[in-house]
Amino acid sequence: MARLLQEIEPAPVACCTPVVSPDISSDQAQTLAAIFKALADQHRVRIVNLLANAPEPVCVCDFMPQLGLAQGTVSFHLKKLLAVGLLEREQRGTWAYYSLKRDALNRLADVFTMKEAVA
Amino acid sequence: MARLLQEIEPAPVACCTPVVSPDISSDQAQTLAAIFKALADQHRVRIVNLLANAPEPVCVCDFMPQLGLAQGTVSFHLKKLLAVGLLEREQRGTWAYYSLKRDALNRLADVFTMKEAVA
DNA sequence: AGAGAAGATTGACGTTTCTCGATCAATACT
DNA sequence: AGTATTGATCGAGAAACGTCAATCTTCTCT
Repeated sequence: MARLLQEIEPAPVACCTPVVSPDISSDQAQTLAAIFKALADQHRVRIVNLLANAPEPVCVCDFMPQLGLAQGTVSFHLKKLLAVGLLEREQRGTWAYYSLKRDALNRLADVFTMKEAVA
Repeated sequence: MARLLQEIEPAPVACCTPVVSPDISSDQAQTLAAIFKALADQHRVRIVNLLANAPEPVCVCDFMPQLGLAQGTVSFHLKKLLAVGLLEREQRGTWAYYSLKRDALNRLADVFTMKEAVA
């Protein structure tokens, strides 16, 4: 379980050493904290939720009315989620579409899963 | 607790891919964000990790050397985790012992659990 | 009652975060 | 070329956060 952190890219990617794995290092704690920090805002939680329910990538212009935030602020939040590898960005002409990285989310669920044996 | 991820539903497609309707409310988003906020710090992640591996409740005095923080700061962090229901506090004489609320962690894991729909 | 010890709380200070309006870069359409 | 339009970035101000030293508060033991 603790090896999940080692196999990630040099770039920040969502995932993770389980919070329940034995003796995580300061670095690992920091990586995990960074991911939680990205989720530690009500607007970003809603973004993730909206994307989770969306069958396809969502355009930035759709987030603004949903969240009631200025365009620059929406970009700010999307960037935070992107930075930790929770989201994916795709450019289509003038528009930017964002989608959830489902596997990152799944690995995040494992972070909280308690296991007795680590084989 | 609010379920973050729901089953994927087909949504009408317009100019910019409208977002689906079954969102979580602002209140629910705020509640979730508060929990993530409690975990959005490397020291608090380590506290949870240490508690997850401890067979018994842990004394405050044990956290200080582990985290390398002043006593007041440790209390500050423990209070944050306590406030969102992740920890439990038990007074034993002069000492205060903290332990993890395992069920709270398990429910947190469910927040990320994806019910995959057939695309 | 008085002395000690553990831990919670307070006050102060520097850092980070969120927000908006404004600007900039890139793409699309006349 | 010229003009919109989308979205990223910048600058600034307000609020929230993390930290420590100092100060309670509570409990224990003489």
